[in-house]
Amino acid sequence: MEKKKTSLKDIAEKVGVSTALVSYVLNNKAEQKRVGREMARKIRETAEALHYTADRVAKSLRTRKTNTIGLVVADFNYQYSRGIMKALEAACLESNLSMICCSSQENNKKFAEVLKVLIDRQVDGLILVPVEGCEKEILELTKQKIPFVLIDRALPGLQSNRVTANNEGAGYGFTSHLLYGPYSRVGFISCQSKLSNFADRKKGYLTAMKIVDRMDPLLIKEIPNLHPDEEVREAIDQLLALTPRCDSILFATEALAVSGLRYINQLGIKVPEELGIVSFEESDAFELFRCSITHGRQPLDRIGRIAIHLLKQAMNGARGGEQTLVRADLHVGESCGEKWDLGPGGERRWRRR
Amino acid sequence: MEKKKTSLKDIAEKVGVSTALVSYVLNNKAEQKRVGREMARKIRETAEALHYTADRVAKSLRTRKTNTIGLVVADFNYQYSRGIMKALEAACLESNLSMICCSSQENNKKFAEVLKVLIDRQVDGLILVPVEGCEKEILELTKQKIPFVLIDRALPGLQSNRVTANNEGAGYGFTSHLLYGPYSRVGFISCQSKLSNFADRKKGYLTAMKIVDRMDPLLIKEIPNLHPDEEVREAIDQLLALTPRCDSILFATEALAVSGLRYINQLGIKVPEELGIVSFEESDAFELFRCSITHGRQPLDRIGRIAIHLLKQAMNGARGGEQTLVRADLHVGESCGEKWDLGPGGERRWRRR
DNA sequence: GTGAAAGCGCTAACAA
DNA sequence: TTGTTAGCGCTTTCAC
Repeated sequence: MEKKKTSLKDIAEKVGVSTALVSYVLNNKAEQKRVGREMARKIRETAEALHYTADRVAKSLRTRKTNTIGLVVADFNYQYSRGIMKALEAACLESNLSMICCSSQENNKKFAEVLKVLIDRQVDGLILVPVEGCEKEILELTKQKIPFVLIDRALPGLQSNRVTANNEGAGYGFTSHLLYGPYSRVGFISCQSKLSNFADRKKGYLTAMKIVDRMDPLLIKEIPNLHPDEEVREAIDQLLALTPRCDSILFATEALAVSGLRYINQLGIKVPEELGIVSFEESDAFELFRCSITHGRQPLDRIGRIAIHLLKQAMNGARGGEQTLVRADLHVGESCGEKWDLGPGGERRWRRR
Repeated sequence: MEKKKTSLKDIAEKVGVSTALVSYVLNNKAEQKRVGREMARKIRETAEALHYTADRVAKSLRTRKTNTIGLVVADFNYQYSRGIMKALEAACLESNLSMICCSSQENNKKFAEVLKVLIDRQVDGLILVPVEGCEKEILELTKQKIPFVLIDRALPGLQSNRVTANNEGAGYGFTSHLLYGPYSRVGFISCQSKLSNFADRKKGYLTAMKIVDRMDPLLIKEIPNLHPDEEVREAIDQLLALTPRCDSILFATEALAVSGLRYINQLGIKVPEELGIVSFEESDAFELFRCSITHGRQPLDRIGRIAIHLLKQAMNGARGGEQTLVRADLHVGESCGEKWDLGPGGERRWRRR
């Protein structure tokens, strides 16, 4: 790094022109500025010969753009986070952006803290997985006109660019999957949260249960926090003690499902015979359970691409407020007895065991 | 962002002093530069009132430091990656550094590509999980005097700052764990790789097997690539077909273990009764297997702190070449029959089932 | 104790 | 077509 990097000036001197000309040529504005072809060639050659690479810092100072975006995920351990990071990494590379990744640990203090760091770093824009109680910070972003896109979750009553899954539809579909199978008392384990994804998943569940007239408030367990081994155990104990007994469980998220399955493993309950299981989100762990777990999957690559697209628009001054829904699909495992998929139109397609 | 950020100059004008003075005060060089106490107070107050925050880009241009480091992990999906990211995130926050995270997908082309991007971004230093065949890139870093620290793996014959686990010792310990249990034909499934971690784990395994005179080359399976569902299946088939049959398997890494366990699940083989299992590295999945899997764990927080420490030293011009070994501990599950731990001195401490 | 001024490397408005 | 030049916001040397 100490190699006395060649600068525009070095090239300019060597070729015997001004730095301006060099800048034009090297930024592909040669034609626009109508630089002579021969001149341009010479400049490019010299730049090459001197191993010139632009100083991005100087460029940033001048242009007031860093070509860097910030990403705040909830927790690096979520499958969602890793998938979206991979997708965004690729999308950024294409768009010549760099990405600084942070995690909020589902904590709004930490969220505010990393947001501050990112803004201090003068990122051009942000991609955020909001956490409970971060409305203030988000509003502040709007006020400061810092471009951002929310992913995975939305905040109730907040109009902004966002890309989320069709959680309500998926909640309906996943619940129905159980109801059309050999189950009727479907339990729902989720978190106490105002975040849209949880609320929407619950709505979908409720609709599905009401339609078949199976709705029972005792089947719904919303536990207080997000790292919840103990609470999940209690919830499961209670669900299994109901009369008639709860015969299947829909987990609202990966972390809950992993906790729950670990406990179900301990209890020695047979899945799918004694208890059907469906979970939102993915986890590596689902395939190593006694039987593979039926679960929802979001199209993370697609979400990443759309998020970057929206963010770039916003960074170019677009007004924003675009809400994109992507489809979360059911990935059918062996945890619900019968096997069938939801077709593209939502129709059910049975598969033999 | 368009709020016409206040600059040093604004403060200087308002207070009626030069920008130099303001810079001194706000960088806590007031005393060193012997700025009047009253003056300093006034400057600080004004800065506060005007909501001044330094323009890091301008600062970087001047100081030639970005306070940004680059991290290249092998794959965001590895437990190691997520843990180290979390650890490094915290360590960076403390040291007022930002981190740009990239993944190499275990591919040296991609590795070179992201490295180039990071250098182009003028990061002050790098933390790298090297991949097979990246020697050239690493040597280039040394030549260009770009500070870096290798983690997790080392390159054979390359002297550089690094933080790795005591893989050889762990390989010996983990194998012994099986041998002191009810197993004697311990299979070893690893990758064909020159990276130090694989080589060292194998060395440890070999030593343990030789000591009890159980060494048999047929028990060693080194599969060609790193995303290996099929090859792992074949390896397991072959191990189980041996006479005498292989009675336990040591997986060299998480990804191999997950592949392997999925297959073992399909085969319906009983763990630990018919087959003992130990794996290096962690995975969420290990707890949802029929029985929890005994596995090695690296002290990721510690590795992160040490790596940042070494990197900062290097960024301050230290010569480098420091090699730190950290202990990987065995986390005992139920996949080897009896339960016992390795004590701090390496002695075995039995636990009752 | 304080300030003037020279850049860091680049871009872009303006001249020629 | 090409060149001149004025900064972007900050740090730091040197002078007072």
